[in-house]
Amino acid sequence: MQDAKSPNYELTLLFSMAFRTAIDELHAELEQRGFGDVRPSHGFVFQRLAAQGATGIELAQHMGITKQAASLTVDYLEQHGYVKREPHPTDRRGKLIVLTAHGWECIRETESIFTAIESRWRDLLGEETMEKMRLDLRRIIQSSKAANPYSFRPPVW
Amino acid sequence: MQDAKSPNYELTLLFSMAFRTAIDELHAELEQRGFGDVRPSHGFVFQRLAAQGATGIELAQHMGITKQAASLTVDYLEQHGYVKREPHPTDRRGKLIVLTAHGWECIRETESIFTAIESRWRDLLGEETMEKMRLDLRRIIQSSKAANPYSFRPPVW
DNA sequence: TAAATAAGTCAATTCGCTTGACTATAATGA
DNA sequence: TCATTATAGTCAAGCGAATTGACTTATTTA
Repeated sequence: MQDAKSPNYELTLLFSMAFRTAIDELHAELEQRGFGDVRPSHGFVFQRLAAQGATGIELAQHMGITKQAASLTVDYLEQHGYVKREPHPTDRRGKLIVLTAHGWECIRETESIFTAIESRWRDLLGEETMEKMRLDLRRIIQSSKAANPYSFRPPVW
Repeated sequence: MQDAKSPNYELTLLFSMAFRTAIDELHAELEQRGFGDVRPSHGFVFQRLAAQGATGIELAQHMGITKQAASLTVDYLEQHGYVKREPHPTDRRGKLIVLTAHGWECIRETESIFTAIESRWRDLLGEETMEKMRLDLRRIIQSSKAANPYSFRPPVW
């Protein structure tokens, strides 16, 4: 083993901690603003729905889970008023899942909270450092041997 | 919504992706080296056990789960030969969970794989950038409003 | 030394997800 | 054209990793 303060995998841990720090703060704030019933993955769903909605299968692919699991998530979000299922405009097998007004509110709050978080980081590190970190992180991710290098996949544990 | 290429939460996503990239590569490599039966969280267990072992409750606290859940994890790792339960030297209620030789091997392989990953990043970005990123990330994490700022907690999703 | 606390296990349950089977609709091709 | 194949979604059963609650045994405290 190496020095406990700086083992060779510290950077990897720091990535996870930084992510979790931001997500924890986001959801603590969301709860205070009346959105205590959304999980981190739901934000990822909303992001996909924002543009023009999505079918269940598109959502499942986006989330990296089965269509059945995605459907359960949609059930939950529908029951909590964040999304609704509409008949698909061109495919009568399918349904189009779209955000409700409440869903849009949640997105706007999320945007505002993330803006606050990143602007705090910006105050701390400076604009230049933030931008460089963004680029460096992209390079790290792209350098991975993994099949699909620059698509978001949820954290594993 | 903002520009899809650079929304204000991109950095947060990048943290998660970088973490996942490294963890995926670690476990792909571990599998090739005969450690296909360990999950990401197990590495976090090993890290805690390495110093001097731990009791079930200490492990549970480290992992952020209940002692019952931790006990199940220990069952699994014991059955797969990574750890063993010994009578606690001073407390006859407790047991001391310690790494076996196989567990130590897994730690050494993990160290070696992380060293390779981070050295690849170092080739990509340079030593100076890596060190700055490390420090900047620590500052970001420490700046968090969360209760326990600089302790690792597993990713949420 | 009785009462409160702590370590660990057993049992039942929950939660988020999976696989498998199915219906309804759509696309394909001899 | 219409039989075949593929696709969207749902229902049902089950699984894995966690939870809560109840309990035994040992330790600490008042």
